[in-house]
Amino acid sequence: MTKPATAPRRSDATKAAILVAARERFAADGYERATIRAIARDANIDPSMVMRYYGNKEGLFVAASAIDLRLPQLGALPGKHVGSVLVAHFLDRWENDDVLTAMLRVGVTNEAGAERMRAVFAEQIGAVTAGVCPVPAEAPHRAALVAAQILGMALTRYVLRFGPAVEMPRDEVIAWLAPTVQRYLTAETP
Amino acid sequence: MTKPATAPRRSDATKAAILVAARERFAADGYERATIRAIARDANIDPSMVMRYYGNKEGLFVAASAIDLRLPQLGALPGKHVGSVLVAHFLDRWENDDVLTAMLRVGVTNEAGAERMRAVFAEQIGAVTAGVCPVPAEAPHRAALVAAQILGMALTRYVLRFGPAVEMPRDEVIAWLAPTVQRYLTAETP
DNA sequence: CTGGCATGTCAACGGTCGTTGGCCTACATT
DNA sequence: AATGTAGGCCAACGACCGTTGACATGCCAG
Repeated sequence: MTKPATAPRRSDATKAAILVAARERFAADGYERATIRAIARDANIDPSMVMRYYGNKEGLFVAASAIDLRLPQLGALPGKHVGSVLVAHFLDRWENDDVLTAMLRVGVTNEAGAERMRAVFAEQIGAVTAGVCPVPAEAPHRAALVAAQILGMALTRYVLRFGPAVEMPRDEVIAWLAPTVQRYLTAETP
Repeated sequence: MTKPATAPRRSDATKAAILVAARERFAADGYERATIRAIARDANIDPSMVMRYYGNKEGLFVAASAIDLRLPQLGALPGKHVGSVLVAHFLDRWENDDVLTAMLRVGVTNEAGAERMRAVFAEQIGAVTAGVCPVPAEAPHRAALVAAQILGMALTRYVLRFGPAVEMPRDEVIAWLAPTVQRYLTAETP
């Protein structure tokens, strides 16, 4: 039962190499400046291969930006530590997954990227907030506040690279942001 | 003494029109997709005029993105309201000045834009934090935290346009963010 | 009136991009 | 071994970009 339904094709490695290169380029350069030619060069293949396997540039971006935030199930955790767990989790994800930076860089100047980002955050963060915030109807609301704080730190630390935000040790970032996220999730509406 | 040293030239109106169009385009499209041709079309002139007056595209961006956050002097204000005053001020600025959105959109995919943004926030927010945070040496530190929260909200509300972040009334945004900013500015280090 | 400078238009250059179609090669099946 | 097909390369197209230089027009000083 572990065997795939279809035999692995020889081109699978090429497709995967294209995706890896695409993620790096989108993360580093954003949508416009990440050219198909550069991505193909990184993957050591011809640009026309990208078209064959992904149709066009937007199809490539869609394929390269499948995102799973891998948010933990917070329901069973001690309610008071939700903030720090979430912040720590996002720092890890951001430092180990080019896709998140790519999504952020692309979403800012590309409507399709922005739409993808809205969907990811609404679904995945929304699902978490729905489980922990006092009034379930406010979940999207709370999710937006959390997203603003998390994305703001990702922006300053990993994209814009403000000196102080980059140099701040991981523990310190968590110590400062955790109470904020905690409050956005669980506090009574002010 | 109110007269300028040089007589106003007839081209001043054109130069200004170019800047207005450039700010709108950079704010709406980011650096790459904001083409000189489109900016010139908006300003009802020939693209070569842009080159004549601003040298090249980067020169145009530099001229179009002179930023003054107009941060109030907080020293004389009641220390406890600093957070809400700052948040309210930034919401106003962001809703009434294309340059801020332009800076954000450009800074994410353009190194020169990022550098400009780092300078603006370090100088202007840093100056404010230096006046109100308990340990002056921590001012850049605190400024980075404030910037992360403010930029995160600007990103979700004005650029990515997350539904809940857009629909949240202004007062509510202030009520939620003010305590956060207040804490980043004045709390003891956690 | 006339010359010179500021203002603006027009056409084109070289370059890069996304994208396409034809051609070659190597493997798997028969 | 023959052959069909998937995988891959190459050259080119048309579009658009930033940028340039030649040329027309208006304005003002002499």
